[in-house]
Amino acid sequence: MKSYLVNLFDEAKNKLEYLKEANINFSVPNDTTHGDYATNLAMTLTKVLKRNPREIAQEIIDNLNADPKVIEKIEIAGPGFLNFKFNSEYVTSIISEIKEKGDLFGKSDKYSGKKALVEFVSANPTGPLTVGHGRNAVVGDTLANMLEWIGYDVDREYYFNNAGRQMRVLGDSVKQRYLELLGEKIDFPEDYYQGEYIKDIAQKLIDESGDSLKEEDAEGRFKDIAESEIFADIKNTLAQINIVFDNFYNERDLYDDGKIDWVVNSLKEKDLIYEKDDATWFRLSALGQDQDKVIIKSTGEPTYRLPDIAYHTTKFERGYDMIVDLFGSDHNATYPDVMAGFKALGYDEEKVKVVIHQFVTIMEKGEVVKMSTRKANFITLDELVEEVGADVVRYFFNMRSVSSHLNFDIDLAKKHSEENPVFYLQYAHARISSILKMTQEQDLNACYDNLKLLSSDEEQALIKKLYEFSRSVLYSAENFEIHKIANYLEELAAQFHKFYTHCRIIGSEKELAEARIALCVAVKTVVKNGLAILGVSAPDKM
RNA sequence: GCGCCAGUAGCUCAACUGGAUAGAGCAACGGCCUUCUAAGCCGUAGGUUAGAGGUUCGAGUCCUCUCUGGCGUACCA
Repeated sequence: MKSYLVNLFDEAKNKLEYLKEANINFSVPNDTTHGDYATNLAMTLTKVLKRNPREIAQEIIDNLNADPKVIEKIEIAGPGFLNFKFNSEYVTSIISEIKEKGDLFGKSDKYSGKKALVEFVSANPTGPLTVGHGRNAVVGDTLANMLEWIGYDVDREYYFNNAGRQMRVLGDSVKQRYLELLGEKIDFPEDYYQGEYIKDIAQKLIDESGDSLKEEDAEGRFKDIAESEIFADIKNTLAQINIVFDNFYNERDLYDDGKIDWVVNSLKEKDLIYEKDDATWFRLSALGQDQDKVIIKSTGEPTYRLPDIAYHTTKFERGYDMIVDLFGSDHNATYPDVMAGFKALGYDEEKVKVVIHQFVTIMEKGEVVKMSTRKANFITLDELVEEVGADVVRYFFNMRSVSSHLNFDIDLAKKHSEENPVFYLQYAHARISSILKMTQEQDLNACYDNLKLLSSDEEQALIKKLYEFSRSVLYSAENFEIHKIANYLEELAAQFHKFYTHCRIIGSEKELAEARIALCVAVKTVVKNGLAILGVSAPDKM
């Protein structure tokens, strides 16, 4: 419908000179009595033309060559809106289109041929994923899905660091627990990893190797085994919520292949590096920032900035057209440094899209739960999935704008999980599946020849909702606003439930019944496709 | 102090990117199944969009200031 309007106005540009310069927007009015689409065009032209908006509106109408079979009427309303009411028979044509495209309906080839990298989760292997990581994981995977739907060839990447202080502490934490389980008296430091999972790993070592590891270096065997165990656990958790990475990028590779040295030398050549207090500093003040920052500590170890800059240069060199970095708001001060780094090295920062999601606040028994991996008072993603299920977890994180803080009330999620809106969507899908099965038994099948019979308010409203899907996917993907898909699906499901309450199938005239079945098939397809983007299952039974 | 994000119904959140009477779910109350899924539908009630200015035909949306909350502001990541 919208593209018809766009073409209509393109034609009119030949007659009305001022339309060529105008920015023409169409929107769906909240109030259905205002028609199917509306434009504020005449109002925006008031200033340019210095004329009455309603007068301009009339002139535009006089110059639109609309086919009455497509557009039933055009009205001027309020201060100067142009309202378009489409012919109901024309509106139904989308049902056939959805039938033809099936699982592909809603996809776009706008960005086909382009490669995108989405980096997310990227938690170091020091412990199980928490609920906080869960938001990052789900949002990242859904973003990747959406980019695929608009044509991108997407790689999902997990960046990690298995060296440095954190990992040394991890290795020694396991070793201490190992010795403790063997009966030795130990003094477990407060700043070591306190979680039960450390003891589990130690126990596993005893089961496999007895006490033969007593003399092993904490940074050797203990660290390695801890890393591999924890990574296996992380991958398992991710798999449970349908997330599979294409690539795990180890920070160490950046040292092994000389990337780190190359970055240091290149920055040095540009006089962006200097030594002070035994440390190496990055001259960010020369790049428009307030102060310089350390990139190599006096101990000789780099800060996160250096490897992160090096890592990003590999992203460019691997040929991605768009590079998406997703992280929590606790990192919001770090990316400008990294950005400045690769920009100084001559890479195009426009390709990098930084998406920051706000924190998840965990509420339990009416209180905010403060969490830290180190202190082990966190709630793991695993536990959450076990409690409420993968679909609820995915939907919960997908239904909110990334820039909003998210309150996750554990008790509510556990107790009232059946009241979660995800069930509302899944129910719509299951309901249609059931209807189709039942009607088939009555020898009624979808028929696309008499769609014009779908003329009631409920039917027309539902069909028009179907038009918004493709646009919603495109908008969500281009703007990284994942929650729009969930919002759209809720509206679609509501419209469907409304339709179904008013419009019976069995008992209606055969032509009408079969047209309604065709509509049900179309709705089912769109709900299923939408849930697929969100990574939520579309059950046939509930 | 400074930077980023937010503040909309009792609670959790929407609002088509500046449009027409600000909408859903939960919670409350009242209706609707002898036939296709009632995990549903319909109705009632609930609002000075944190506050004050400004921009314009028009502001929840943009600008300025104030207040409140979250996250940062490291030789942690």
